[in-house]
Amino acid sequence: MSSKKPKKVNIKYIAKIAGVSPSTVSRALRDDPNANKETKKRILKIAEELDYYPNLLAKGLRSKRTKTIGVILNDLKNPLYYDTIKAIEDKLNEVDYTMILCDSNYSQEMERKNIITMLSKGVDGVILSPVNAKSENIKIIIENNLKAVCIDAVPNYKNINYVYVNHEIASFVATEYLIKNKHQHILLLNGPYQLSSSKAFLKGYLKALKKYSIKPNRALIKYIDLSIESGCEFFKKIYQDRKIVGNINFTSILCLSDLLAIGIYKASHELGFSIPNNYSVIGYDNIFATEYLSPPLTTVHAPKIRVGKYSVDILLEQIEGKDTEFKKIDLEPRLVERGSVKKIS
Amino acid sequence: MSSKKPKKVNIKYIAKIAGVSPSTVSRALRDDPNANKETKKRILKIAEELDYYPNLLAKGLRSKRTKTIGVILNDLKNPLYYDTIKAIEDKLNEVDYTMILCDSNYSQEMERKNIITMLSKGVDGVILSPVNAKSENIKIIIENNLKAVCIDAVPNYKNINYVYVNHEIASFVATEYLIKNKHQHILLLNGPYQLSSSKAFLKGYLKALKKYSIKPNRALIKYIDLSIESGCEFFKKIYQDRKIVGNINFTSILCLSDLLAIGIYKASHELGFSIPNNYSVIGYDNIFATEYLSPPLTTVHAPKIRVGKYSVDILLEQIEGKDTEFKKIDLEPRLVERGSVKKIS
DNA sequence: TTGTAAGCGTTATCAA
DNA sequence: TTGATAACGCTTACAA
Repeated sequence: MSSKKPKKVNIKYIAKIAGVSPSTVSRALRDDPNANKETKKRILKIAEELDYYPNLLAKGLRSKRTKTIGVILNDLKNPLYYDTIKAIEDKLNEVDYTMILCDSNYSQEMERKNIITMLSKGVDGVILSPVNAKSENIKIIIENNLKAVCIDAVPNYKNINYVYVNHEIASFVATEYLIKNKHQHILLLNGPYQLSSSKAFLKGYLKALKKYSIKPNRALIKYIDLSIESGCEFFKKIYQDRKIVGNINFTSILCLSDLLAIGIYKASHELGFSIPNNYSVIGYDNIFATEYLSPPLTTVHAPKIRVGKYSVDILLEQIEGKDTEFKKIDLEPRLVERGSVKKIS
Repeated sequence: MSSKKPKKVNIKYIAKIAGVSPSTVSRALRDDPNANKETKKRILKIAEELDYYPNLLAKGLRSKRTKTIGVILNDLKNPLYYDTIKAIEDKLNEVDYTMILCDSNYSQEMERKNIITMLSKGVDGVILSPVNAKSENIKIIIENNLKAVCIDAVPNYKNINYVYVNHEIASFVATEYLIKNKHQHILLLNGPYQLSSSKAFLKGYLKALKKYSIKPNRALIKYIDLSIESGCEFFKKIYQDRKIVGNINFTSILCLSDLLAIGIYKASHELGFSIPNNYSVIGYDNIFATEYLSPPLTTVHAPKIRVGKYSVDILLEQIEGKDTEFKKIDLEPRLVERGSVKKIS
């Protein structure tokens, strides 16, 4: 009876070649303690020779573990996430996990779809940058006992981990810095209104104004999309029509994202005004290349790499079942003084 | 006989509730033509109410299709890839595919591991930025009939698709531009020696020199790691010790990657020389933010978004079985004139 | 149009 | 220490 090589080498086939049962092969491959050392060695050698690789779908189906982590982001285009993604991938690599990467494009519906995909794919955990802190989608995660870490927002639910970079502190620090440089009228370029980050950012801004008894002005608080283009276009509009900001002579601009700050740089090139002489600009995130802009962008650094590392750490620990307590980590951003803010004398 | 809800809702359970067989449910869910419209509607409604989501592991195991694409890159840290990743993700989203993202860190061994993981996970196809065009790893892909598109290098195998941005043309165009601006001594900051891209890039550089009868000088051809730091450090060394470049008074620098170019910008800040007055710099890729540097970086634009789109298009077509012919796409980069190259008079 | 039953490649349980 | 067998949740002949 000849046993020809099947299209794909599997445990059954190895078993046949080795003259043992499939279970023995399975045990050998998994380095099960219930396995004779000699047979194990023999089987491993055969597997190697046959270029065997496991079918992880079958394995996952049976064992309920996939060694896969889902990463669901809001905006893959934002360089803010690059460092985090890289950090996640590096960590996962060390422990032989893989990453499924998704983008929700700030849409609740897509986020929902992405979460369900993760569930369907049987990932062991997810790292989620939620569209909204109150998102119903987070409930889906909790109800399905999916291990998860939220980044970028403090979720409105108790039973979930998060690693948060405190946006409120970020804008507070930035605003205070502007005030100390004698800026009284600060234009706040915030993200979209419904974004949790925007709310936190506004809070810190108002808090700082209050501390220094500066009356906030609604006309100076703007909500726009987070992109270079959006920042540039919006600023050009303001530049041309000061009514948009209630005819207030603001001297500085605080941006929720470095992308917006770069947008203002772009506008400055096109319109010919000077940063920081005409307008001081301060960003947030400290994304790639901001230090090489001219002038180098003063911004608030977000510890993006740590966000990725901690998230994976938390996830892995909980997957291993070592630690079931929910982790709430609050990371502090720090001001990076560079050249885009002018001291008013 | 009561039928209690299991931990996870599955087809069997829905079948029980609906009073039909599992196969009927399966057909309904898959929108199989062999399914009564009424029952289908009923089943869909029940599935919805029960918050059913499919087990994609089981589905994939059985049907040999996972609606998953693997993306294996060399260097997740390089911003070059993010436009491509975003484009891939967007396209995949449209057709309900998911992406597994891996980083090989320029290591053949990790690349091999990543490819085998993809095989194990049963992905329907991969997009690979190979460590090396001759990589044995590509053979693994071919032997296993894994549908694949190489990006970033023309693989040394016939039976594989690729979408290539022609690095040779890129460096040729850039070098020619420098020459036309009267630069005779051009320092080439290439990537690591074993990298296919480096080889192609060198070729174009030499070709352009030849065309204008400029004798190439080995001392002006350098191989270094692709990062801002590496570019900066290396240039600082040269600056301090001109012997490294054979004491040649080069006037311009051509970089395989914008990262290296930014490294030189960094060095210029630290050492206090001027771009382009002391040295002209030209990069490659046209990555994020290069246009906002000061001076704006003259570079060669790589159509990164198209790389992603085309790759997915090819993969999907071949997965659907519509087109089995191997696609070899050669994309032309184009020069983007900005401010980092000076015309020598 | 529907149901029965086998099977995808693993692992887990139990008995030998 | 090993093997037989069932099961994970789904799809797919085939039969009804």
